[in-house]
Amino acid sequence: MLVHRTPEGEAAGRIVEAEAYRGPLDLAAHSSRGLTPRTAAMFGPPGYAYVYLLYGISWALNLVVADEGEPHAVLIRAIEPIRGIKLMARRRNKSADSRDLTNGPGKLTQALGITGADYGRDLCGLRLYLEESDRVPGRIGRSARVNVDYAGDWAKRPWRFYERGNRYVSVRPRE
DNA sequence: ACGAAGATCGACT
DNA sequence: GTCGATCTTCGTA
Repeated sequence: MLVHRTPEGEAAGRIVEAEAYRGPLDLAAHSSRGLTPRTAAMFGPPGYAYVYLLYGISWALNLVVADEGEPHAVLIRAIEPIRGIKLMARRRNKSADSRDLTNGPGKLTQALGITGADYGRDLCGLRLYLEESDRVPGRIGRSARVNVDYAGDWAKRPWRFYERGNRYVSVRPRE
């Protein structure tokens, strides 16, 4: 579960889709282009948020996961709304039962109220953190990552993971 | 200072 | 399925 608490209230969802980015070797990872102001958080210690603006439109959330100096991160691509669903629906201007609420990296950040202000956020703090879900997970599928064709052979690596059959998974797998 | 390229979304057909 | 929106980041000069 991914949980975000703001003055507006709490919103939380089960992570049902994620992708691994293994810089600096992985050419699909932003960190493959080196340490810049934008990618600095990825080069830092694990347990912090790497947030970036996508296409000038949407925010995307990554969890920094490897030791300091190892710029690896996990992109959260979809969640299944569990708590604060009405708040998410209001933020998204969608109905509470719409799968459009959180079925994409830019949609779930909007639903949870995550923006660039959360860059570098401590994931073990009180505001943005992970929590054990009490639900039994379904079967996990894997596939190539989405929209990283520019990365050559790295684009083919099956480093996208999702819960099979979950309606909040963003893109239907090709296989 | 300029320009190109996005780890996407939403509207539309 | 296609297509335009929108703006930060970073390489280059």
